[in-house]
Amino acid sequence: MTTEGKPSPRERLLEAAATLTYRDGVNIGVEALCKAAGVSKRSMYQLFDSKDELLAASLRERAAAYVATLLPAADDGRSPRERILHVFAQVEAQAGAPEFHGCRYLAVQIELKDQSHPASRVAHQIKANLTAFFRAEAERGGAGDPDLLARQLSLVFDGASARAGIQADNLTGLVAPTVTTLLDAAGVL
Amino acid sequence: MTTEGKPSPRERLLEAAATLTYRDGVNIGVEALCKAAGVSKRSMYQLFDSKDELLAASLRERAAAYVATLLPAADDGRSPRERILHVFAQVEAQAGAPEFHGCRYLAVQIELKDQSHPASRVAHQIKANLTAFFRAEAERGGAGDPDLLARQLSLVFDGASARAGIQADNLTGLVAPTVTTLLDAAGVL
DNA sequence: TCCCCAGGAAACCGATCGGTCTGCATCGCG
DNA sequence: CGCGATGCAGACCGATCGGTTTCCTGGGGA
Repeated sequence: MTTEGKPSPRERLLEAAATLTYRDGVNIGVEALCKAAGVSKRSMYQLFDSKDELLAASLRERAAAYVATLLPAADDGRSPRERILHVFAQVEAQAGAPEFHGCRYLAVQIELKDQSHPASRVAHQIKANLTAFFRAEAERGGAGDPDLLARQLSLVFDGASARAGIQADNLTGLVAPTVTTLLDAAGVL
Repeated sequence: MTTEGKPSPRERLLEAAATLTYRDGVNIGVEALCKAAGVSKRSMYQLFDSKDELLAASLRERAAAYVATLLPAADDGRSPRERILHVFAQVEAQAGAPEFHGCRYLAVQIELKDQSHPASRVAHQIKANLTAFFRAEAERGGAGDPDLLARQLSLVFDGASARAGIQADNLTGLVAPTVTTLLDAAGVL
């Protein structure tokens, strides 16, 4: 959709920041980011106020694509139950990829500790959006306690991606039964 | 129990490493660790081969105390269901503490990325031990699929402590119902 | 009293951090 | 052709990293 003859320096920086901080952590050096993006430090500091802001922008501008891969289409005609299960099927699929290291938004918050860090705020918001999606579907699906179910699903989401990320579990045959159990208990058809 | 007239330099280093890396992350400097422990760098490098080994030893030697606070006594006469719920009650209690920042073993693995790092190996083992405890209790409790239930409980454990650690959720009224639902579905009385 | 040495303080090492700045090559445009 | 804007390469800054080494003090044994 977006006309992309060739990515701008800004886009290349955002892409490099997303890739390298995900693979190596937020302590990756500015020099490495710029080299990977093919952009000089001079240009980077004209486009962004600081490394922190670059990281925050990187997370923020990937959010749309992230939810697009994770969430079902806004109105795909499927039931809330199916739409919720779709999200977890995506997680399980992503976890199978060789370069999967868990949810990047969770990782950033854990690595930064400081929740007032701009990137941490962005990550926090994205997590809140996912919980809101779950809550909306829970309500539509007639859950007895939509708030509770949404929090449970978020908990499973983060637990699953974290454990897959640290290779404590490969999620096979784990996520779907767990989510199904919670949906059943909540009365979501 | 342990005779502790005054902690040895080694013990002070392990304690400082545990405290500071938990609060500030694994990238805390060696100098800060030594200053907090009241030990010179010279002595530290006589006691430990490297900062990485200090960190690994810190996690390893805290493991016993950690499981002691988390798990019920080996043979307390309670049912498997109660013993499992005890673990999660402990998590919820810890999450209420002001200085709680999530499970340190999960955090270390996420921060280090490299799963071959000595500290990451220690953390991995401790997580495996917790899953083994869940599996043993699941078997004792007559779970239909003890392996599945153990993985589900580990998933909830990590999800809950991670989300509490990043302040995405305060766990109130969340963990107990979730675990209860999973135990019920698995047929654990 | 003298000696010895364990161990703390801190200098030092090369590398790297986030961030700034200079130098130069390349470009569009009149 | 000349000119100014752009932007990469990389030197440079002070601070800090993990790790090593030097210096010196204080206390215990002969």
